[in-house]
Amino acid sequence: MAKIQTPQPVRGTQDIFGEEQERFQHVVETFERVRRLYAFKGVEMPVFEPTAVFSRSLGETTDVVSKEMYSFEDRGGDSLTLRPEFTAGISRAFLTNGWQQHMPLKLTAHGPLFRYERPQKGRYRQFHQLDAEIIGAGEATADVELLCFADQLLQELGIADGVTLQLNTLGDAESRNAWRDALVEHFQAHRKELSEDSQDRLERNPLRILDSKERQDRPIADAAPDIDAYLSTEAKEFFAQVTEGLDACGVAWTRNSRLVRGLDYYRHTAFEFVTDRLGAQGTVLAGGRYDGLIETLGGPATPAVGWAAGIERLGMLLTEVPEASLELAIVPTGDDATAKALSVANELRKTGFSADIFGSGKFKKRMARANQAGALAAIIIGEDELASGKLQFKNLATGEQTGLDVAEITEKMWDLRFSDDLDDLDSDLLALEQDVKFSGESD
RNA sequence: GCGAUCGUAGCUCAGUUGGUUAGAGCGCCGGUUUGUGGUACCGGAGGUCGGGGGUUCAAGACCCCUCGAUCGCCCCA
Repeated sequence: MAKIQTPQPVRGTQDIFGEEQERFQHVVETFERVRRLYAFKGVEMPVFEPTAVFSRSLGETTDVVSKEMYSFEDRGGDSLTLRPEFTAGISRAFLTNGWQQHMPLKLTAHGPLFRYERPQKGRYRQFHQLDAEIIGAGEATADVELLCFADQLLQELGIADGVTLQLNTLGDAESRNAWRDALVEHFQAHRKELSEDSQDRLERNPLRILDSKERQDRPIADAAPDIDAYLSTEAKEFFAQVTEGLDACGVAWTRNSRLVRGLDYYRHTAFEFVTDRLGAQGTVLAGGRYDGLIETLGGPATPAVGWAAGIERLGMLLTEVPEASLELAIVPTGDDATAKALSVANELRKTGFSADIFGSGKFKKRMARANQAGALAAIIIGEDELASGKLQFKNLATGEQTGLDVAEITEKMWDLRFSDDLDDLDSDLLALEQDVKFSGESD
């Protein structure tokens, strides 16, 4: 029989396993914990939507829509698209489910997104994002709350160092249009000096010339007018409220007047948390206000703000990855003991302890693996233990070993776990004391 | 979509100007040690050299195509 060629994974997809998966999981779990602190509700969304959901809201001419979407016709002849982002789908859900009644609605989502792009470090065709949105809140406090959430998330992930929040305003629709006209005029005057890419951008998305990396574009982009001169008093006031709010909450930010957003629906606040540790994919979390979007989907004028963050990118930045922990390693030897191991494991698991059975390889190997799994203790079961009913319970940290029955083991494990928690509490207290001392000194 | 670099064992890599049977370390399995984590020593399994075509007496090395990875551009989280 001819050997069958194993199918290869699709380009730009990942099989996330081992430490990578721990990183991924830790990012998601931290996000889930922090979003509850900010009273955001979770939402599960479909992975595909009618193509119009994205083409309408992102803008037909954007690269995402014109060349990066996974669109296909289903068997009923409808054009569907694997979601390239969360915001448009959430906005659609907001309208089709009548979620207006819950406004202002604070939502989070996370999961896979799809874009047909050239894969690179931190860039995949199926990638994963965290997403947070506030729909139906036109006040600057919503922007501030969202940014505090983002800031705290990065803090708790331990990656806030080396990440800076860059902030800009695109003004309201009027301001933005006036600024845009001024920019077009400016760039038109220097058209010949611009790079080929930027001449093209001048037609499609003139704002994008501002953050061009092309060296020859820089002088022209740097000399371009800032939005500030074109801001209406309302827009100016709005931005001031955002920055004041951030200062009041102790969120560090820097103004980047060249920061623009790629998608058409953004208004007012635009922001990016940027690191220099990921090469060309330095943006780790980004978003802004999109007051115009819901209307483009046929809904009533509804203000909204949101952000998204790449889970893979956040995962790559983690310096401390929590280890997978196992509490009990059950090491049987002999057929009877192997059969017994399952029921012992079950009993312990039902009491709430994590347990795994190390039943293959020679005995020494089993112990080594139990140790490698990071188990707190090993339970050794052999002929003698089956006869006496007293299992060998070995504390893998101290090496001490005693014969105990299952009830005694659970008791012992509660103690072990409790003393672990106490240690954690101790170090927390210690850190707290130091904080207090420091703030005392600085006064 | 464009440019550049790279694909050799599960992983990280070596392999001279083309020349017999393609190597190392780590990992895996076994032994020294019939039931105790480490170390050391010994042994073993594992590769159609990403795939296809070509040049040559001879290709892992050279040429072409293709697939994939990486780094930029573009775009974007």
